[in-house]
Amino acid sequence: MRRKLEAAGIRPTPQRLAIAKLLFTGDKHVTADQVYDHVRSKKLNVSRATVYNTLNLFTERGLLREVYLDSTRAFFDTNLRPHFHLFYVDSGELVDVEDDELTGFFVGRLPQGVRFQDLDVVVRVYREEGSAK
Amino acid sequence: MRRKLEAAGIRPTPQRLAIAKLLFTGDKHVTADQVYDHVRSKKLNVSRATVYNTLNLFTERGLLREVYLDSTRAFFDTNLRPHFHLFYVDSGELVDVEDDELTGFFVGRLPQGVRFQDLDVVVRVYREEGSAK
DNA sequence: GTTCATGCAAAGGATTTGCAAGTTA
DNA sequence: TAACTTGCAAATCCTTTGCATGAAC
Repeated sequence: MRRKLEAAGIRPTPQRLAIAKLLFTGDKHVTADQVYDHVRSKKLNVSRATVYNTLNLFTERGLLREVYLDSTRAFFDTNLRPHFHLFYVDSGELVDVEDDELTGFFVGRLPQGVRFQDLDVVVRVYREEGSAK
Repeated sequence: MRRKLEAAGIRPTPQRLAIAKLLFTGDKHVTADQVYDHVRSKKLNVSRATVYNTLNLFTERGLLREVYLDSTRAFFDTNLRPHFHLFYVDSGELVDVEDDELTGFFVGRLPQGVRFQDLDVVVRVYREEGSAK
């Protein structure tokens, strides 16, 4: 973990390591508040300002991506591979669907002279009646 | 315009009509603030609260869709046809690209038992060097 | 010893709310 | 008249900032 931060040119302070440990264990979608609560529950002294600083720094350095799900809060996504999001409107769950054709679909539809940077897809869905979770 | 609101079960007050007139003339992407400034410039007495109330009401009744472009403000989109968004990161422009295959692409990729509700796509792009605007 | 990071509290910006007064059907 | 809308100001939520203290190289 320490290595990962150093590789990104980030000083591995205890706060950053704690946040990195939470984030970079499997794919995660988190809000700043969830991160704050988590590190607090570990009895770590971390301020909200530091949580925001850290999430923004990680994002800047390419370790995270921000996802805009709704206008009330920002989500950070640790999955950097091409994928889209399934947002279950009933349960609030957010699930990744990886797809190799995703980027190509849109790149193939860009006007002349326009370069692709990145892509956000949120598909709002719900479970059919009687469908098991 | 009056008809459109009534059809959606919305009382056509002067404030709502003014906002509707701005919105439903061609496809638009607007923020609450842009709406507020616009109606103000028309010398109409409209409060911010009413702008927000109205935009939320229109959205609820299916006359608008909210687009989440970044976490600093909400955009409202009057284009209800299947389309995705091209966001020019350099100029801040937001452009619609209509596409009949869009919905199908994602519906075909949903897991068993999951029903499609709707879809948001933002493709962040920029213009190539030397490419004319 | 600098430079960088942290924590706190205050500031900021967007949006919502409570409520009294005014409108609409 | 009864139900709904408006405007105002205050409140709320999330996020950022300023700055003094403390840690890292």
